[in-house]
Amino acid sequence: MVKKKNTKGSAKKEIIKNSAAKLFKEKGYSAASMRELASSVGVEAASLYNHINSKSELLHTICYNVAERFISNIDEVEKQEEKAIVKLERLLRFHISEMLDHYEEVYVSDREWRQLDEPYLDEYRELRRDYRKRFSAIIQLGIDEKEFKEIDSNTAVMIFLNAMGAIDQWHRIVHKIERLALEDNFITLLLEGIKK
Amino acid sequence: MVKKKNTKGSAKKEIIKNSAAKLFKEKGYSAASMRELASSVGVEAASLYNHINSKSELLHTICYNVAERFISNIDEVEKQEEKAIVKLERLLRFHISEMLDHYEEVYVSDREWRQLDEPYLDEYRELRRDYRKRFSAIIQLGIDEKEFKEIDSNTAVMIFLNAMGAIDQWHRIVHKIERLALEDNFITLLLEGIKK
DNA sequence: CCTACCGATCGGTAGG
DNA sequence: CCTACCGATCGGTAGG
Repeated sequence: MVKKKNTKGSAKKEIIKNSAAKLFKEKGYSAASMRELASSVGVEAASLYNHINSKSELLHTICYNVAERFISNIDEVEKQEEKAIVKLERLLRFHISEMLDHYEEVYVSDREWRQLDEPYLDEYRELRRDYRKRFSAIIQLGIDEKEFKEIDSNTAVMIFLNAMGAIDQWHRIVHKIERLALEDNFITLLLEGIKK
Repeated sequence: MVKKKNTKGSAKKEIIKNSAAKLFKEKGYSAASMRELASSVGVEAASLYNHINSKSELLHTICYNVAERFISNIDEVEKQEEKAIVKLERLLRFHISEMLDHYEEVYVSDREWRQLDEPYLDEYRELRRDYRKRFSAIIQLGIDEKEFKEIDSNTAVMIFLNAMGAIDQWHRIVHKIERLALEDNFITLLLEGIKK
């Protein structure tokens, strides 16, 4: 009895979280109302609060879930003894597959994190900065080892990270090109540009 | 007397528009309130309406001003009889200089245009689609002429356009690198990747 | 899970 | 340009 209740409860929570990601993606966090979210889930607004605590908690969950996956991936990449080009390719391929598999969440975390409340806003800003720094260090390594051109590593990181947003359109045009072909287009365009 | 009033009036309007762009950029259009905007301009909220008609009009003005400049630039680029690589470089350099010279406006137009009201929302979506199509045609030309690698031209456009958002950081870190160096970093990374 | 409702805040107007 | 105020809508709660 208790078990059944819990299972049912967290399944509903999952549905709410996914609907929220979709809604926040389409309208933006601030413009999306809890009443819209409720109606997309099929209940009244008040009923949402049996499963979640607040609107801001939903955004928090989305943003931190995404951050956790990216951080644990770069942890692994750093550990491996590989050339910079291999590390860079792993970072990019991971990012692409995250965009393909958790599209709405990654999109929302990237564009709506500024709507987080303090102290999470500051903390999240720090997490992002930290990720960029570590990404930048990998590129700098490639420059020092003469694998890469002598570009500004911070600029390169930002170009790479922003370019990932391009996967947005892939979803909109309903998979006109294959997933693997898409990935290869990205790798070609972005990796060939940095190679010496 | 009339002339003075008009001059003064539109100067104030300009101040409001610029403050709005900055505010919309920092908090997002929906999360930004007219009371905040008023206080950043130094008046009460009600006083704003002596110079503007509505909040949505501000967003509309910002978005359409930017669109107009981008469209008239691609008009010119298309007219010129040049190789695809030259055309592409012009598109990118124009985009970079727009990001540097009209930072907040371009940023807002790119990330907040979804908050436009109908019928402008639909129209703006169409303008963006049209720009991407024309951009894509230029890249396809380069592929057909064997100047570029055989990548998917639509994907390439999205990568280029999204990559431009990277200039965001340049403003935040207060010009750690020179404007020209920044531009060259972009061109190197993005153009070298597509060249055959 | 719903009905009923709360205080706060929103964009915007009236009137001076 | 301000004070005073509007109806609408927001996130969220009480109580069943």
